Amino acid sequence: MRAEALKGHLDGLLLAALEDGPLHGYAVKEALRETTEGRIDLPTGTVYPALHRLERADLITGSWSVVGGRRRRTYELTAAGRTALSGERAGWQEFATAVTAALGARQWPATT
Amino acid sequence: MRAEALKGHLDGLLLAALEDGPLHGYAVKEALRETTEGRIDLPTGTVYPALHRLERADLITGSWSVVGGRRRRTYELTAAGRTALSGERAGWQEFATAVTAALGARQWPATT
DNA sequence: CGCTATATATAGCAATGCTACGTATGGAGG
DNA sequence: CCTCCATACGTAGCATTGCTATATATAGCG
Repeated sequence: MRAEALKGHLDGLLLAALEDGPLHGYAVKEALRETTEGRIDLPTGTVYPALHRLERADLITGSWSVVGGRRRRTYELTAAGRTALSGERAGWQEFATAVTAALGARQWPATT
Repeated sequence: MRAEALKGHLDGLLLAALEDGPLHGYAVKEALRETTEGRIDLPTGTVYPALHRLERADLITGSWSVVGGRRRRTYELTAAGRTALSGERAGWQEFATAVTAALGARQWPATT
């Protein structure tokens, strides 16, 4: 996967990962890797700053805890975060439609 | 359409626009606007530098002409450009599959 | 004669994700 | 015991990329 491809789409992915319940940063990274079958495997230097940005924007809220001797920051979506997620999804649909049309790639990838 | 969304996908779109035959820069911009029903309407400050970059990379070749008193630079795909286009398409499929899976947007946009 | 569409160009900017590094804990394997 | 790996978080600085703003020039319309 080309690195630059992700630009502008990361926030939506992170928000989506948190939709089904709170997760800490590392778990978000792992969740993303799993739901995409390894295709999106973000470096920690991408994930943590992005989560901080989302928290500053009040799209997620985080809280510290210690589990198994390791400290974690667990995040969950705010109301604004849910709204933003739905906007990101709509934006993605529109973007994907446009790019697909322009690329002339007439087949959508399998939904599996 | 969020501006940053396009990052990393522009080259493929430009190459695709040239697939069915040579076009000059302005025509590429117009073609893209039309095939995407106005969703992708690139500013000239995006199109021309991008075409220059593609030409420097030998993915397209350009030649000057004057039509109706206006000078044009008409571009066409090189063999390397066709290869690159097919790579861009494959990359897009993979990327789109991954993002769709991660976003949990289970519906693909209509192919219309 | 001014406005719009056509046609191209570039300098500088803003945003974004990545690279590379650093800190720390717990458990597995030698 | 000690090393290595996975877990868990963090930041500074960088590279890339497309956009904004601005500039030039011609043709045609009102």
